[in-house]
Amino acid sequence: MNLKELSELLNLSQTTVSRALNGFPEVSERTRERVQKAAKQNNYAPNKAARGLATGQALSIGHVISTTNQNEMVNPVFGDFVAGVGEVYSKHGYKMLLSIVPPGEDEYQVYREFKAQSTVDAVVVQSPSVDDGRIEFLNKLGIPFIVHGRASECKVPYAWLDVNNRSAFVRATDFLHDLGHRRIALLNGREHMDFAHRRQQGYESSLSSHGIEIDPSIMFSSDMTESYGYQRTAELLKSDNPPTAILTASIIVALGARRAVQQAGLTVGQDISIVTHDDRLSYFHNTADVPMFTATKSSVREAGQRLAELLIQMIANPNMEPPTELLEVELTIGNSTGPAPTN
Amino acid sequence: MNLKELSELLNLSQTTVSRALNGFPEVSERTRERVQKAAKQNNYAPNKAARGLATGQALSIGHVISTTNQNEMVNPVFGDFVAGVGEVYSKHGYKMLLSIVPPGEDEYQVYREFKAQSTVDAVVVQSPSVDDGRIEFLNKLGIPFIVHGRASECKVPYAWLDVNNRSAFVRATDFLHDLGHRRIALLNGREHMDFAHRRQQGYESSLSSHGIEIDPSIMFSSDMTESYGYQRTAELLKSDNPPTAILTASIIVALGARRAVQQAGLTVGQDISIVTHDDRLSYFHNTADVPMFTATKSSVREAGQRLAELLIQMIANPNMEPPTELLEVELTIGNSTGPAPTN
DNA sequence: AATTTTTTCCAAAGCGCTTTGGAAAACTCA
DNA sequence: TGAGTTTTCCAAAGCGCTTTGGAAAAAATT
Repeated sequence: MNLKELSELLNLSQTTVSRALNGFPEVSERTRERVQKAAKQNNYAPNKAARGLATGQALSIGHVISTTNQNEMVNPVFGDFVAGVGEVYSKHGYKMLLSIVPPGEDEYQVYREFKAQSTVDAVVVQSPSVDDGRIEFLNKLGIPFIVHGRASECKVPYAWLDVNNRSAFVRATDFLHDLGHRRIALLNGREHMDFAHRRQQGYESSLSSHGIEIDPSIMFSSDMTESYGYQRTAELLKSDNPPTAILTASIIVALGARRAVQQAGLTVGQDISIVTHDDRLSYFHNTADVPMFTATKSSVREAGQRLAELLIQMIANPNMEPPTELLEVELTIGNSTGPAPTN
Repeated sequence: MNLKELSELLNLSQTTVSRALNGFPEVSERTRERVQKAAKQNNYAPNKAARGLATGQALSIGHVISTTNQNEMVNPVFGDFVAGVGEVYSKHGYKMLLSIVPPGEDEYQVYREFKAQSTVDAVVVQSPSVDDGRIEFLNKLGIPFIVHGRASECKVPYAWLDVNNRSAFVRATDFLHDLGHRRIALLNGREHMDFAHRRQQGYESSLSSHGIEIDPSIMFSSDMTESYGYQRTAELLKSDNPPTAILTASIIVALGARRAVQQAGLTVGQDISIVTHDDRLSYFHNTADVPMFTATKSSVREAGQRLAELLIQMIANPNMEPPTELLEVELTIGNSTGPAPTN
């Protein structure tokens, strides 16, 4: 069923039917209702390509995922983020267009194609690095975009939505300090990732403000896998001057850390305290009566929802200032922390 | 830059340029090269909507994700699966169109819209349940599709790619039996999920073949979260007749189980053995020299790649028989299993 | 050189929609 | 009642591409 057929069926012109469906005021309420009813009955919906061609809008938003620059790894946060974003897209009639960049191929080429083919109306930039080149590139290319996170070294204005990673890790470190911990290890994400950079700043800033010297030998950065958490923690525990507390960048890393602690015959929350950042992944509710981990919490799914709303506003209103939004975390106390052991 | 402009620039007709780019034989090699070069230089690529309108192809494949029927949870496997699928799509010029169904809305309506708007050329069905209604629905609707997994109760032919979950769990259970375990608990996925159903069959079939009675009180099914693994295991260990081995449906559940075991002061691989299924998620390499878990392994990413290839064949060849493919797992021995304790 | 065959190219139609510029019909109001 | 206003509707152009049917140019054959 296409417009022509539907309009013939209704004995109306295509124009009138189109206007009726798109909510134009020049059509009487009676006709509109008649049209809408017929459309529903016949399962009519405008052909996406034709509509896109006519309006110049793609009604799609692009997400480009490259795994080449992170050891082929898919960010475990990805699923929940996408779920949040996608819900909002649906409500506004947008489709999400996911492009996976095969290993060895060029992410920028995907954007160029997006532009040339006008496949998308806008783009979401995920996992920005400290000096992410995509921001400048997309600005030049002229595709509207919003960044999930920020790029510290980028000085031009751009739209972003981020968690306050710095303050989160200041608070987490302060909290451990208040419990008497003086030697606190950091298991961070990869160092060129902007979020990791900011978390490290927060960690260092807290330590400094308490007059504790920063010790690079207990600070690590890597892809956030379970085995990373396990191995670094195991090494730390065997070292001459082991930490009494560990700060990890994700629940998955924290699990690895916990495994190492338990394997060493120690108890998490007594011998060793762990604080982690928690993205509230849906398959990982850290929300028992007393949660497993003390954590800086921030729902990546809700972040996705909010980010999508901002982006859709930007599309509707191309001349607006690039919106920015900083989300604060909750620091919630769980079973993984306790006073520093006295010995 | 559009076709018209490019053809004027080259002093050729639009037809010739289009044919040159699309590899038709009626154009001389010299002209073709000239055209291709100019296209590259001017960053020309055919407008997706226009091309789609003219050819009737969307060059997109739809993935519909509904979280309503699984407690708002995003399958942790999702990211890696999508990465595998997406790589192959890219190589063939297809885009992946992701539609998240907001809670409370109807998944089927999304498919109807896909059809009416012809937004996609085909669809991937994920996480099928035992009696999944989508198969019949899509058949009637007339959208080509392939299922990741199977629906046991569905008798009509349809395209699918699945892991041999039954044999995987037969082998895992046999293996534990060989080690002397006679009381083996099962922490399965949600029971109406087809993969869980088949795994249970495998588990039961192995037990029966060894003359062991099936005990529903040590068989569980639920969303595969860490806390599920933890809680059930903790309960089991406290029970009158605790198992000596546990079979879990995912690494995440296995981690929860391990946590409970360790918390009870027991040792995994000695007091309690754990075998898990392992989807080889990228943030969870269970691949140390001796892996953390004994596991039935099967890369969900590779499954995605293969599935995408099958689907693209189906699109190119609409009258082919629905392809089906069954992948076998590897059973790899890790640190989490050992002989049943004798007492 | 004249004819046929092959190669190379093009004009124009059509995909299904939105939207412009107007016309017809229905209402006002003096 | 007739001029002006508003409401309701339509014909046709255009979005950028592919593709059909056919013509011109070049090459091969008689």
